[in-house]
Amino acid sequence: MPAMRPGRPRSEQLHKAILQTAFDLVLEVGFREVSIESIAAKAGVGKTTIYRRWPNKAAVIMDAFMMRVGADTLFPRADTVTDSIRLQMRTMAKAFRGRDGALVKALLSEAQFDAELATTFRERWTLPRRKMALAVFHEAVRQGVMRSNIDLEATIDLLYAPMYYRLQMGTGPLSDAYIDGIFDHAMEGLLQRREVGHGPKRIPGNGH
Amino acid sequence: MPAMRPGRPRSEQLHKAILQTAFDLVLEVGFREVSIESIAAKAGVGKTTIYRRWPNKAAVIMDAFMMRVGADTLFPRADTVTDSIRLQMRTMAKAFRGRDGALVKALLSEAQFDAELATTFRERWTLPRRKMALAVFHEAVRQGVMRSNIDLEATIDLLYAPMYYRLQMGTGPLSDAYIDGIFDHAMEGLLQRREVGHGPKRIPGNGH
DNA sequence: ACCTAGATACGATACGCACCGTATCTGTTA
DNA sequence: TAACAGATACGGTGCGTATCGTATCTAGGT
Repeated sequence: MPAMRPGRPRSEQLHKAILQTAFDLVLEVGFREVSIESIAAKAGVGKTTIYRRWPNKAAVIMDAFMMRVGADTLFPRADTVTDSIRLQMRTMAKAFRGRDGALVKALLSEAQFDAELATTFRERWTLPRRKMALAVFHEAVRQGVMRSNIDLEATIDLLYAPMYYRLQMGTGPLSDAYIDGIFDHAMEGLLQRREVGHGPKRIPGNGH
Repeated sequence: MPAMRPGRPRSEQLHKAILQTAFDLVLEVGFREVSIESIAAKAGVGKTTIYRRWPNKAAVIMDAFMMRVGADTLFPRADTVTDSIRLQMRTMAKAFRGRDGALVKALLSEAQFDAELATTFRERWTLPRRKMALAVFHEAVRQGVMRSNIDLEATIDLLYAPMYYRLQMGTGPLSDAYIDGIFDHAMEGLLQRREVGHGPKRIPGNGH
């Protein structure tokens, strides 16, 4: 029910064109160099049309980002819970190595100077992914694979913070080998002492 | 040997005044709101004097930051290597909770848009601290407290990345309890299996 | 000892530039 | 009729550079 307000409706086509242009422009010249005016010029629309829909450039690019990658990098499920976690970490690392990583990096950094963007980023990117991870971790605890007396929020941080760290710090590559190392180091402490033998394991169809 | 070049020498007094003003201004109004012109005005110097010494605002603030906190948050030594690590993590977390954290957050974020600042930040902040941590970890391995077949670079990430993560994401407080949790979770995997009983331990003079 | 020449620092001011976010105008589309 | 659309103009801010006159240093001649 689009409520049918009076007057000329906003063009959905222009909406998409603006977001698409914004997305391309960020990857082409970088976040800082993009301006509302440059998006308007390249998309062939007036500045007014953009300002009617978004308050500033960060909001446009955040929307453009979510349109493209929002549905991606969801939590893939493997045969076991630990494999699911490892697979998801690799999937996210792969995304971080590509174009999505550049956008996450830019948006997260810009969010430090823009409280509203920070909230949007947290609610639309960070928290949904944490929630999915939490569900899998709960299942791992329920199955007795992971210890039950651990703080799952801190556990998420332990596994995923290193990815954001390398994404920003440039202290080393976000390779699968690195991700596996983080996973293994963390798991050796998180797994039940009875459950041993969780060395680096190949996931079928996800070859190194 | 200051080499005594011809011409009027630069005023060391003005140098300090500019950095001090920049530091104060960032904490007062925020990184984004600070401009070279506002620093010049508040410090009572000409813009020229600043541009002669630094290429942009980020470089000024980076220098101001290092002047104030460069020597702090070094690696304090406790009785045992593990206590040293835990103590250092708490010290850093404490710094991150205060004014230094605000500056680290701003500089790290700004560095994502400024390659030169990124290099400076890595070489003057990140790498020196990683190097100190590495030395302690090596000692821990030598003493047989930590396993010898682990990637120490990844180990640093595992312990310290969560601090930067919470600093930026705002998913929770950087409390000592949180830090202890990260430490304990990581250590339970890193410690030799024979060496047990490393629960949250009180460090004298660093009360909860 | 005194003076000059060259080099650099300093504050002040002005400049062109880019982009911001808003307002105003004329037309367009339900 | 009412809101959307593009175009254009506007004042504002900060950028980074250039220029100007003055101040402060070294080097070198007299």
